[in-house]
Amino acid sequence: MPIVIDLERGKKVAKLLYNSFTTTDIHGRTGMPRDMVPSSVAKGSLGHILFITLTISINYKRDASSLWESSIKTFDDPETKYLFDPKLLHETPLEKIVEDMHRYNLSPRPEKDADIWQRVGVTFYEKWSSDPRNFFKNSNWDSSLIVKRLRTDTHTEKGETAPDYPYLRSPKIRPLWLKMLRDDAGMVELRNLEAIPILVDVHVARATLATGVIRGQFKGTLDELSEDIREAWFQSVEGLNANERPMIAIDMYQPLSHLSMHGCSNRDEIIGNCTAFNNCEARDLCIKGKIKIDKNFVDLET
DNA sequence: GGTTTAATAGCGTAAGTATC
DNA sequence: GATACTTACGCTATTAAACC
Repeated sequence: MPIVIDLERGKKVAKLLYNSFTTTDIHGRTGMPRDMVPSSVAKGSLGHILFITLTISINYKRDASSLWESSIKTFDDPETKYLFDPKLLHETPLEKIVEDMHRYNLSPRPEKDADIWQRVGVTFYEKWSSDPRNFFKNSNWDSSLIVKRLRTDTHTEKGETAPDYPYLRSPKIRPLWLKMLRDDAGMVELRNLEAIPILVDVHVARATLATGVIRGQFKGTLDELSEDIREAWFQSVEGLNANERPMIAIDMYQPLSHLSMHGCSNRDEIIGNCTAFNNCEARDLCIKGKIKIDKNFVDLET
């Protein structure tokens, strides 16, 4: 039997996981809680946009909740608030930025994180009058174009071309950033977010297979399977709602990641028994069988 | 522009060490 | 002897750089 893409099941999984992720949690982990906004910033203001933009730029290999907590403290302290002002990031020496980012543990990797932070800020200062919305306007508010430009836009630094948006340009962070700007900062002008495919990494793949949204017999590379996974989520979310707006494929990235990271990765690879089963939000949709994802190779018998 | 490679942080685990 | 703490190491996930 070749693989099947079960959209009915996909819709059930999408509803269930999105709901768990936004209202309670998945295996004890949630995304950025709704109240995680500095007390001294108005929702949707330029300050709020820069807060989200700079913070998510260093959301790499670390605990998300503690990152946002540290960033809020940094924003609410008058002495470190300048770190969210692109013009002041441009004027401040890197050593001081390193020191001030360290005050509330905003930078577990002090040199590297400060470097990313300053560069992203300075790009918005130099190219977009310190306002990311000017970048979006210049891209016709088209999310597909914005995502492309995040990857390709460069500047010259010490005679060499360097990316304008380090880390913010990574495949995983880009869609997350735009989604947060729309959902949390209320940036409704952003168009075509629904056209951005879900990033398929090992977690998204594992959770998609373990919930049986894609099942059957398959042996091959993850790349070969990825197109089916992207398509499965494009179609599964069709017609569903997410907090009074249509659900889109990238809404599923974090819920699926969390399910896999804290749940499905405990599965027995051959039979599919899972030590996290009894406490799993998705146990009613979990299927047994072989799911082996090794490097880029997938071995599926479900 | 896309693909492969090298580098690196975080995590879990196991072994070693200290303390009660 | 049991428990708590420390260190080392290998594995995974992810990025930038190098390469075609």
